[in-house]
Amino acid sequence: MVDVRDTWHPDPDEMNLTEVMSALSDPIRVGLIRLLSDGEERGWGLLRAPVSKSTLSHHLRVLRSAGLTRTRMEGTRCFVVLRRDDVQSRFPGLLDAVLTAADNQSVGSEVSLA
Amino acid sequence: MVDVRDTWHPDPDEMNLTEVMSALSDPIRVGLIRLLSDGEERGWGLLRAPVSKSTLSHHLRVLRSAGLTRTRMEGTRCFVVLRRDDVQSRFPGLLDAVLTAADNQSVGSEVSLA
DNA sequence: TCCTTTGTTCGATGTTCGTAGAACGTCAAA
DNA sequence: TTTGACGTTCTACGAACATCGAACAAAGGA
Repeated sequence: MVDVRDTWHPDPDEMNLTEVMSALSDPIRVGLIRLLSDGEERGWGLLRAPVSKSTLSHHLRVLRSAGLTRTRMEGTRCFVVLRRDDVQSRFPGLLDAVLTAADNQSVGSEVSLA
Repeated sequence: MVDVRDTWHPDPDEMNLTEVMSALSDPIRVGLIRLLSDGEERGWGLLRAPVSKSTLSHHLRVLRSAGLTRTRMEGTRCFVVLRRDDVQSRFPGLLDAVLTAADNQSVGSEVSLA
């Protein structure tokens, strides 16, 4: 059984403002975006968040289906990267503003690496 | 009986990113912000949204307690204004980015004036 | 061929949210 | 004083959400 959600990513034109804002309304998801803000691709195994495996999977799906991240499979492992340029082209300035504000307020600091 | 929620507005330092993002995750609230984006103070009676009176009151309270708008009473009438400078000082670039994106996508166009 | 690792999916649960209607308080006008 | 306009609050309800554990699927190793 093929699940569309596994591989689908929205094009920049398909990204929805309300969905993106909603995706960025959760501290854990903001923390994940902050970790990825340097543009590096990261394996899920490196992501440390105070939630269960299934909840983390859920949050990463929300980010992906909003268009904020891109997920790539390699064997049984997943790698995720921030779609910074795509988001910038669709919503100029939005991601930078959120990242700046999140840094200032330490939003999502419960999420870490390694 | 005094209700704190009637008059309380957060200082810029008290504004919370997650709360602001959440407040801007609803199309009707984004529409209200768009209407107020010219900086003019507007009476509630001028706001036209496809929701009931109580629901509109709820949305305006969410915007107010997030710090996005300021509400002033005058007799039995209410006036609301966008706190553009306060939001800009706390979250530089955020409001502009959201307004630009909302205009491009016509988010909240179901809200109108008069 | 098993077993481990990795991530998804499926209930289940408790919470929050958007919504509406009814009741209330307040102020102004008739 | 009575009536009407205006906005808030209370209550209720369904939908959506965050969370978890368990079951599942796929890919490599032992």
